[in-house]
Amino acid sequence: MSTAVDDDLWSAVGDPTRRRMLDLLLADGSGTATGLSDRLPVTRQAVAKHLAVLDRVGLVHAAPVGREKRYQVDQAQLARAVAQLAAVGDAWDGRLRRIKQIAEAIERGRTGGRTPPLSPRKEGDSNG
Amino acid sequence: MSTAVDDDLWSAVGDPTRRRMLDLLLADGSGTATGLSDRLPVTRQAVAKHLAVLDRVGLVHAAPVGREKRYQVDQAQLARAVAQLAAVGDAWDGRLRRIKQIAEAIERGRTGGRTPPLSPRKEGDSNG
DNA sequence: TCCTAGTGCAACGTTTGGTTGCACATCACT
DNA sequence: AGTGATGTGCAACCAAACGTTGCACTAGGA
Repeated sequence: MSTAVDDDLWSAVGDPTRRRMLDLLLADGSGTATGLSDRLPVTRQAVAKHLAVLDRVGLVHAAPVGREKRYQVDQAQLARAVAQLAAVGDAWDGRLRRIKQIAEAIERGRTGGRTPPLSPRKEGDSNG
Repeated sequence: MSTAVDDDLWSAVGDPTRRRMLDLLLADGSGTATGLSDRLPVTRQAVAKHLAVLDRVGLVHAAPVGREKRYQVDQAQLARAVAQLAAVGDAWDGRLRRIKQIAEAIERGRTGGRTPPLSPRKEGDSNG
């Protein structure tokens, strides 16, 4: 279910500084290493390294403008990353719901003394 | 919008090995460092360190059973982590949609030659 | 008691996020 | 053109994190 590319996207997005950078780039449309470092608690070099990481996984791409190097978010790749986040979140959410349902069923069975209604399951999950 | 606790949860969940561990713990209900390392491509010590990290941020909690130390997922905290993932994903998704809408509006304005309908914006986002 | 299975701690190496320092390129101004 | 300010790039260095190996300790079973 998880590929190496997914892990690359995750680790790229897992760093808080890089998430802030993506936020800033999305808000402003584009930005440079120096411009971003102005609004981040790290130096320009750190930002440049993060931009290199983001560029390597395709989340941003650079365009030289005069002496500047303007970076811009790659919408398609970021959408892919968002899909990964949603996929993992949904998977865990489904597991948690199943656990909760089972716990509630046991609780009902203990207090009510009758057969726990485990039938209304809409999660098509065959466990792991 | 992002707190230090959020960053802790993110970095805990950002590691691919820890994500696999959470998957396994959710699937099996509980597990030990040795048992998990059997199904992971890392040594028991690495798993133990990861379990310590997850324990520190409250995503799992341990219970000594005989000579074993069984770990179990903390549902509430994992739900919180899932909420964080969903929040970031939603935020980015919203930004991407707005960008797409603007691009489409410009495209319509160029080809159709009439006023681009930018009014139906339901994203209450004031930029920044 | 002795052996096995599970855990914990310590040392070590590698990668990563961050810093400082310096050199190079480009724009603006006189 | 010359000069200074602004923006980048590269290299060295430091600290934390992920992973490994090795050894010591503890609890269950023969």
